[in-house]
Amino acid sequence: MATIRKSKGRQRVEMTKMAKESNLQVTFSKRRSGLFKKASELSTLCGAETAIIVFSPGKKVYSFGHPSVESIVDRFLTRNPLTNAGTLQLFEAHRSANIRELNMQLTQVLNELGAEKKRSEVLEKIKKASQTQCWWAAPIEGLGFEQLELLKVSLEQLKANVARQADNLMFQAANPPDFFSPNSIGAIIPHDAKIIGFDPHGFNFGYGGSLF
Amino acid sequence: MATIRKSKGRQRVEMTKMAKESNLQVTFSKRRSGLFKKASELSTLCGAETAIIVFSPGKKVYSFGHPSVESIVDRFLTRNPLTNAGTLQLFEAHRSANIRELNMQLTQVLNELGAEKKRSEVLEKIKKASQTQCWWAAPIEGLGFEQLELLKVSLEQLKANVARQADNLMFQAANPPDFFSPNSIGAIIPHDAKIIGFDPHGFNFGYGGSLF
DNA sequence: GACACTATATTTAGAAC
DNA sequence: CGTTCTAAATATAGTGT
Repeated sequence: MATIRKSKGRQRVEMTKMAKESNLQVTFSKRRSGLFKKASELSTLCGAETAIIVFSPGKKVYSFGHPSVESIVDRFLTRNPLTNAGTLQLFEAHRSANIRELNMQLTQVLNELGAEKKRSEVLEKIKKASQTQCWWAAPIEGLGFEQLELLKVSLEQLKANVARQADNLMFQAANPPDFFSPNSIGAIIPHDAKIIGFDPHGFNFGYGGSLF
Repeated sequence: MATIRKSKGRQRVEMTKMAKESNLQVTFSKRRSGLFKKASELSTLCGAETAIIVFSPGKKVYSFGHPSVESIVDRFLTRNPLTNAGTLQLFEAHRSANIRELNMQLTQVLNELGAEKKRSEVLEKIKKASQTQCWWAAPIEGLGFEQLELLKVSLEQLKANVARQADNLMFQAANPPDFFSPNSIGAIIPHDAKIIGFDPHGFNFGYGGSLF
């Protein structure tokens, strides 16, 4: 048998900055998601509150937070007597509060968006499959193996997505790259400025239905 | 020799809050250090900047940061290091229009998101039904491909909308008003660069002794 | 360029120190 | 609390789709 060694398996890697940019990118992506998963598990298993902020070498920002990055960061900063004094400091503090508020909302919204986007991708796959053939209208025996596989994968992804969200709406997913750039622009809110369209009740957004 | 079972080895654990306090505590300790190690590796391997803040169930705080928690958090909260009160006024004045715009867009996105939420509830029900029956034989059909298509289109619009907003804001970020030069970014750091307990390993284990 | 796979490298649950 | 040990569970490097 010409045994084809499909994989050399996981290889040990030097703990120094990776040379190849291509490898670095994929490794960054993999490890980042692994890191967030670990954080998520730490939170659920131990009831800890965890926040992670990562700036990629490309300066994109990714974050994870349970229950939210903002609340944890806020608490962290509060516990740290920042060396400061003066009116400017007070002003900055007030401004920071606004920034945090906006950031929190943006974070929430964009996390929701990310989830919806993923869901739409799943739907896209289903749709694609259905375009090829109306498998869903035909008896299961008529399904090609390929379609069954696709269906299975789609269902698994859908299930995973829904489960993750329904499980705990507070859990943060990675922010889409670039998403925080806007903050630096719009984050400064004049005192009279208000975020419009939000639910006065507080945490939930004001688009009528509940998040879940 | 009867039974000297040295170890049952690692056991699978339910992903829910651990019941036994004793186990929870040791697990927290182990996983926290594992998490920090992962973060450290991500930083060195990929040249990323990473910050982690963890509050134990006992409210003690632990943190990791490379190069420092503070610098990363600061960058997360407000990307553009604001300078002095004088420019702040002008800055805010010129930005208020953008803020209004941002708020409008945010509101719109939220509304669309809300609509998607409701639609996704339908999918949720379908998924649920699938757990017990051959959903592919009827429910999907009942929902109608038309609805799926509608959902897809809506999501695409939403996505485009957000992308447009991001692009718009990024453009503004890259092309600030003339009185606010781009290279002001990074010019002045709001607060001192105090680094909290950054040790050779890049770990900072909170401010106190005991965990709980 | 995001995912799937497979062989290893790591992590860590459980128990004892 | 942090460490150590063992064995099983995960994570993931390299590769292919």
